[in-house]
Amino acid sequence: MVTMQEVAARAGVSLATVSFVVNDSKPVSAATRARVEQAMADLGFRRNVLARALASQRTRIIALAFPALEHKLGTTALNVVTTAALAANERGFNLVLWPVNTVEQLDDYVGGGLVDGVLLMEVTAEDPRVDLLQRRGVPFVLVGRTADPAGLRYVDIDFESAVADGLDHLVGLGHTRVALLLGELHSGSLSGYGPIARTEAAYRAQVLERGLEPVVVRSPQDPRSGREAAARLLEAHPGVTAVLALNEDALHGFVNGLAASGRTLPDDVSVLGLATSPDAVTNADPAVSALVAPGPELGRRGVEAMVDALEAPEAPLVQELVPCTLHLNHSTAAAPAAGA
Amino acid sequence: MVTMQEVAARAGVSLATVSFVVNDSKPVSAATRARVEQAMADLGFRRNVLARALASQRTRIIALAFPALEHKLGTTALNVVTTAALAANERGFNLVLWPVNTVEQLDDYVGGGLVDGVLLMEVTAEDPRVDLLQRRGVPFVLVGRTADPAGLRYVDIDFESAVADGLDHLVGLGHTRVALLLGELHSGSLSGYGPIARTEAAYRAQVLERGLEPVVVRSPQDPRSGREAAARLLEAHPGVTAVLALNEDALHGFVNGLAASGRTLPDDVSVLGLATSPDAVTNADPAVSALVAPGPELGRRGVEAMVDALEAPEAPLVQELVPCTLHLNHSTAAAPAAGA
DNA sequence: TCGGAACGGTAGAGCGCTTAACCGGTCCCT
DNA sequence: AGGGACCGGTTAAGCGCTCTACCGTTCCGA
Repeated sequence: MVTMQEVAARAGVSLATVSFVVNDSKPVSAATRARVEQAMADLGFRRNVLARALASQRTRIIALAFPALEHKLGTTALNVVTTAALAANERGFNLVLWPVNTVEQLDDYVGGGLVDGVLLMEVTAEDPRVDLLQRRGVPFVLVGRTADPAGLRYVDIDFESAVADGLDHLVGLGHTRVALLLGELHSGSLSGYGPIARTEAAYRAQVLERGLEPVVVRSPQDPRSGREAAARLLEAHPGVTAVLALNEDALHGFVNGLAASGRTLPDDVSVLGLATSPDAVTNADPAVSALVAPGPELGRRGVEAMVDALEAPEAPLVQELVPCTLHLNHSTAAAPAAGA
Repeated sequence: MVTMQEVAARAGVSLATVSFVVNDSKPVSAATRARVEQAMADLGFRRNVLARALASQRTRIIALAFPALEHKLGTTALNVVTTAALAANERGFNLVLWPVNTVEQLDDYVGGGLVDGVLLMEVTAEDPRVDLLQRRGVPFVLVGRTADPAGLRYVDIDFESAVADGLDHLVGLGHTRVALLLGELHSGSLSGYGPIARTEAAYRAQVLERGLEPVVVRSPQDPRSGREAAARLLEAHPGVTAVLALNEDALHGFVNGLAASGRTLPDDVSVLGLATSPDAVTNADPAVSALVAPGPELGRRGVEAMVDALEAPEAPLVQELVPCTLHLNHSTAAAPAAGA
């Protein structure tokens, strides 16, 4: 390992001067700068990240904390992870993964002083991790939202507008009986999990606003259950002609269930995925239209909000809702004629 | 931040003694140990990871290098990432994500001295990153294999045995015309990408060994292309009654293509996925049987091999092939009677 | 002519920890 | 009784870098 000391010796300057050149932190004459840079090039110098961090009290490392195992990360979440790593690298930061489940674990990790800031994924309505980080004074950004995110930095999917877009699309096609397919709200520690709660609330409010009647079906997050949910829905509400489906994992089973019950897609029933991963549209069979979740944007914007906060403590509080994008794929169509 | 100095002062011992207690690196009398531990508890001491790393020349951080964007990470690869992070944490290491594409980039990162070792994902047949890491003397483990991995630490899917298991299963069901569906070998920088090459080689060898005739269909990695591949296969080789499909993304399209061509699954044609993600079986519609890739095992074993190498430099060279596990899901059945 | 910016550079004190070297008692063996 | 081994502990020299305080020149305006 080539140290600054060696570079300084070769360039005939002091250690400090090399540091100033490397960090551009104090003016250095062109001639000296050139000599130093030449020396660095000759020696193949690379500053030691660790020493720099120890001396400057800033590690330029960001942690991404996600609950491991509890509920396996979906494709959207994984998109967040990889894009976040990319964005961090672009900004000269490193991203470390913290698969931590408990507040105590998080506390342990934060205490080590390894990171400048934390990105929190899979945020719940009353997330104890938020309190911890505030208490410890560690800068953080939520990818998601607590029930009351006032004063917190966050980046989240705009579920409200996604529901609106979905309803616009379906109602625009003439549908008046639009149901909502949801994951179950109280599954273990995910009780109060934001996306489900927010989507349901938005749906109920907006459907009533439009003078329609809300119909909500719940289903565990797997295809078999999705299939059953379709049967249940059709039995209880045979008049439904369109469905918004937040539950990505149940989506395909649900669609098949409709087919199994003799409904054709999209002629009898339109189905629109909500905040799904891109794969749900691209790789799906049968093809499904959906409002695709902005996984990559969440990762990127989350990191950027974090870095901004770190580099300029007085930066404005980022509170950003990212919309889903509508990808049509032949699973929605005009509502069947009333008499059908 | 509470430092060891403060703990030492409160416990009435020297800094070094605290260090010995914390690391259990030198015997300390029970009484002294107790006093130190009490002091640590009182003060809420947590050792500074960075200072420790700087002083000990070991960071206890492992990098996971994966090519970003090039070819988006599939579900299996992402399983590797999350499990690796978990396994690292269990061993007291941190995992940082390096979305690096070029050797130069990797060189830059490695030069920073941030990490003790590197895990390389998406390894190609002649991977220049391997040479770099060897030149730089950085310990590393491959998740995958180069063409000639002699002398390298690696953990990879056992494609050879997966093919064997697949053929055993299908031949055991009476099939004698078993085709192989593959991704395209020369897609950009992935030329020489191991899995495809190895699977094809294993298939050709084993099929001949069993006295059968090899039939290989290639298809880009997406469902639409998979559908087309099915049509092509049936036209060129109408007698085929079973298919091994490595190309996960094309798999469902392929299955639909078979159906579209009037073949019933599994009565007319059996299809068996090869090294797919668990989702391909669990969430698929129609259901597909497959030899599921051991993503989590790869991540875990990769990290463990790395940590072992780091902690005991004389540890044996880990060269491990992890088998796929057969998950049946009604897409394979006895071969149709010869006369059919 | 002289005081004082402005400029370019250096010296050196840490950052919080690890670890080699050392030190003074005990204990035991001969 | 003398000497070595051992035990529990301390001292202090770094690890490679950042950054404040300081120092000598030059230049300029009054």
